[in-house]
Amino acid sequence: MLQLAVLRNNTELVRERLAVKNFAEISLVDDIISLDDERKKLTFQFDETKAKINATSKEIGMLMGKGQKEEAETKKKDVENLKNNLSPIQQQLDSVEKQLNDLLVRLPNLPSEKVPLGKTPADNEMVRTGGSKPELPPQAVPHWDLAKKLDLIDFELGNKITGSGFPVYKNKGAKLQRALIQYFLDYNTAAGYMEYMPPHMVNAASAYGTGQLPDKEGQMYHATEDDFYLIPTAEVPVTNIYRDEILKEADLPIKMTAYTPCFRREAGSYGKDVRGLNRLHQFDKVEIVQLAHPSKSYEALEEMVEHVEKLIQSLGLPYRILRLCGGDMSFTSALTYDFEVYSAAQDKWLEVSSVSNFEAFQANRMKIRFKDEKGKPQLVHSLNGSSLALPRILACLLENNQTENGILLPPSLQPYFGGEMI
RNA sequence: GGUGAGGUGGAUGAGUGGCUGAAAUCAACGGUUUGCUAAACCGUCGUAGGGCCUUAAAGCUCUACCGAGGGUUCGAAUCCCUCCCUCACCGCCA
Repeated sequence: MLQLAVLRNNTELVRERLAVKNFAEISLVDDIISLDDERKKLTFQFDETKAKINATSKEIGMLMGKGQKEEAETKKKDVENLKNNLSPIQQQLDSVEKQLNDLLVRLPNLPSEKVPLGKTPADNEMVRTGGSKPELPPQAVPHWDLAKKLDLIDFELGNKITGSGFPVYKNKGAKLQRALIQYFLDYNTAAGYMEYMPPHMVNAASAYGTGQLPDKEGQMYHATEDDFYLIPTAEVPVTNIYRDEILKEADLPIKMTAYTPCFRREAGSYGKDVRGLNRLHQFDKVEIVQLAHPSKSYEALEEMVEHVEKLIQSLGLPYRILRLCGGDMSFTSALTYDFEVYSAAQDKWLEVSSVSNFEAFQANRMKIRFKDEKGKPQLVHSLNGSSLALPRILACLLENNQTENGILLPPSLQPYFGGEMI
């Protein structure tokens, strides 16, 4: 959530930046500011009245102590009157604060200066590409055929047990998943990320903190009996580790990594895009999260991009890095880089990582702060990225490395998998 | 799931109606001193939102917050209700 102070002090800038995100309700900014004016006015009235009540109550106490009962009774009348004045103010104040908050959570994060203009994925900016597309043998097939042929994944079995989008990995397919997770985690921890195994369900406060709530309930599975949400990404539980904490400046940056399954309802997806591993309701992902000093968060973002890039390179996959345009960014992000790998048999680019700086947007919701050199609490910046999401990596590994004798794994993975070929 | 005991500032922990936004100890931070990464002493030490003042910072002042939300009362950390959580024992169980 954006900070009120930012809205008030840089109103024009906020409007201009929201336009870059193609945000339709820019008039909300003015509504919010006038509600905040209202809030200040009512707060003043409330505090003044309450101060009088408090002072008078204290006098009553002293009068009672001295046995001056009648004077105390008079004062009680005074308090009663003041309280009658107070209650409408309080009601208005509560109502204004609620309205203010309801509007404030509807404003998306401001895109950074670097965000390209645009509305659709076609407007994303290509940052760079790497690797080279493989020469596939003539009989090459897409990963869903390979998975079947090599008995690695059973999609139909997942349908039976749960439903579509819940594949069953088996045999060497299951082992490869485990190898990838292990490899990714080792790679991340070697770069200073502390490993966590967080809960796979979160409460509403956590989902709110990272921006999944309100308004995006429908994208998460919800265990209604206990009001828990299945996590759509490890970002949610991991970033919330530091919710409501005040850190020391020297503690920054905090770097965390976690493997979790991710659960996404993804209503409205269909057709070829959801074939095989392209889009699932449950998938595995290793995430990296950083809490950074505001002045260093863009350095951290670049560092994370490089980190992920090297990981993809180590898998030998052709990739490209995109800087998302205003219209394609998430609600909470200030700057996002998407990583796509080339799926040779499908002749398609598949998103495997999204690395974002949220600046203070999430931290403001979660109240993650640090004390600066003056001892004043300040919001941290939060960042995260996939390092990496498994299914599409797996799809590319299978498709791009298929040979007549099976799948030749990249050398980086061989020790984790315990073999060269599948 | 049952029964019982609890939830107070970074930690421990006192506080059962006004003198408590909160003792004390520890930790942390700043400093003094002792010829050394120890000890002693002094000081600082919750968060948020208003108002005054200021270019700003600082300062002064008010309000709210003692798990969350309601209630009783002139006055609530303290009494009552609901919920959440923790601990102990029992039950169930990988």
